[in-house]
Amino acid sequence: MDPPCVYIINELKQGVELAMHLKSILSSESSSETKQILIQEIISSYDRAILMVNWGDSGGQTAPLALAPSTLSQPESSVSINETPRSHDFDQPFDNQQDEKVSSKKRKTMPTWQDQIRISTDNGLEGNTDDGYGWRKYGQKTILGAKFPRSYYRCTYRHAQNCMARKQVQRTDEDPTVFDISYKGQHTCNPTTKPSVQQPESPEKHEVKQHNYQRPLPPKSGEMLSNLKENLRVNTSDLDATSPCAFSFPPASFETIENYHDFNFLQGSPSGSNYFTEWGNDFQHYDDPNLSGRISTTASATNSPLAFPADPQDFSPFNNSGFLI
DNA sequence: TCAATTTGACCGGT
DNA sequence: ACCGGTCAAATTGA
Repeated sequence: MDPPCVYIINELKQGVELAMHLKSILSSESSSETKQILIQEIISSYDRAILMVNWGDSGGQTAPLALAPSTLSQPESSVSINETPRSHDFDQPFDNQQDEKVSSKKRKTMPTWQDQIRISTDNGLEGNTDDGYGWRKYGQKTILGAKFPRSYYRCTYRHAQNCMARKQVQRTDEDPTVFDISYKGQHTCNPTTKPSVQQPESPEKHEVKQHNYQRPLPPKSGEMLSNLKENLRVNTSDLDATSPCAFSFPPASFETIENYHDFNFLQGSPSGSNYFTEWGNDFQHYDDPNLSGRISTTASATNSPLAFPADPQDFSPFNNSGFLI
């Protein structure tokens, strides 16, 4: 991160200002349109900053797209980035390679998860944790000390496209409607090759996303929003600010920006306006009950190998990042 | 019939 | 030996 340092700072500052402006507006009586515009600008601003950081830092790494979906921001709290205990996996782009080599059921090393987010849904369905990617469940385990079992998912296109992205979902003990989701690996599946199916991660949920589900690809910002309609509240916490491209989120909806510490990034084209409808006021309220929910993500991804695509276009959909300001 | 989920077994790290 | 993560056969569903 060198060249664009100044620009990055400017973008971030702008984001902060916009967020603050939005904050004041949220409490006032402004049109939802105005709010949406502000939100979009904030998102765009942060996205640009992220891109800059990324480019400056990884110099056009060809890494696949981002991965971990997560968008988040904690509504009335602050966003922080930190490193999760489990992020050590720097074997880079893919810790997966191991998996491939060792075809049978063996693991050379314990998987380390890169990003962790917390999503809370109103209806408590795991389905609402969908992040827009196609996931296939491959296991479930009871975890010592945890009330609820942990579910393991891999990319639906793992075999078809050799995409080794994985994630695990676990309902929290404290609040059954809240899920801790950890991601590992990057999605390398090619959006252009439409796989036959795009599965939601879990059966239940998916009536919800059907409408905007035409993709096997990383969700585009708009889609993401749709996908996350259900998740209204996003909390990002513990994101490591020290690492520039710490992590990328798939675009999603975000909620209130209580202060500039709280924010979510949404990438670019938010076509969907509904997503923000109740934004900032009543997160849990949606037209479609099934979609309502809130996401509180605790993203911790620092140091993660997550790299952004060299091509801004590829980059788009999912990159949202949280920084500790 | 095919794809996704379930679930017990297996593997490797601690 | 225990535990978390993954595999893969069996089951389920569209």
